[in-house]
Amino acid sequence: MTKEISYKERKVITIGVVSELTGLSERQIRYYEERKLIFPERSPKGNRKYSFADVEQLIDIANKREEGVQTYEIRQDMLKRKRAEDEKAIRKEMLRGQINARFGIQKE
Amino acid sequence: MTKEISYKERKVITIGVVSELTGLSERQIRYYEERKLIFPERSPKGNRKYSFADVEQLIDIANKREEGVQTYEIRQDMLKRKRAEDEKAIRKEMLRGQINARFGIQKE
DNA sequence: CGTGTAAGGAATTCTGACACG
DNA sequence: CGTGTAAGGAATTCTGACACG
Repeated sequence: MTKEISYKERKVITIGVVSELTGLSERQIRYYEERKLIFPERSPKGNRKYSFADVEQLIDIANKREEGVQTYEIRQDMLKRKRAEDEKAIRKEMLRGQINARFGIQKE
Repeated sequence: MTKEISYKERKVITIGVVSELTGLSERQIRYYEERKLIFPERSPKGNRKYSFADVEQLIDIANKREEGVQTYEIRQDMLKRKRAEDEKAIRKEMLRGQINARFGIQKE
């Protein structure tokens, strides 16, 4: 079960490029990170690095902000969605467990 | 016929990150551009921007170089492959033309 | 709360050139 | 030919802070 990271998830884009891609100011992008809406990685010397997925996330955030949604609410929605995802993953895991219990453990 | 550019093709990666990703020095990366092996775009202020496809291309180049292949030869191979691609595309186009001629022009 | 801005410093990138082999 | 490096300058990014509302 190798953890291959797709082009979409690889964190390789600098904040300047993200700013161009999203139309957001660097200030805004950094602020959304402070509000825990986005989680860039850091290069060896501390520069932020974003993925295409992050860019799309930021575009969603920008749209919500334009509608007047506050960062706090956006974060709550994100957490809610995250929880739903996690539960789905757990149900899937449990189902697999039952199948294995009845029909034996299979190599994947 | 919209020209959507995939994550793989979007030129968004700076030379420093490409250097990390490929293990090549920035000097080498710029030199391969000079030898027309790689074609980054430029940001508004002149900074090179690469795609994931470029990164993979550079890794191929690095492997060839390790085998002792010269940049000139690598370029010749690239051009040869490019020509084969183009001809394939042309044959496909001609076939479409014949189909249209017999069965009428269809909207795509 | 969300964003702009000036501040100072550190890291990045660029080009053209000299070096070596 | 392919790559390293020092050089000088311009652009990028970072953080912490003050401002406004």
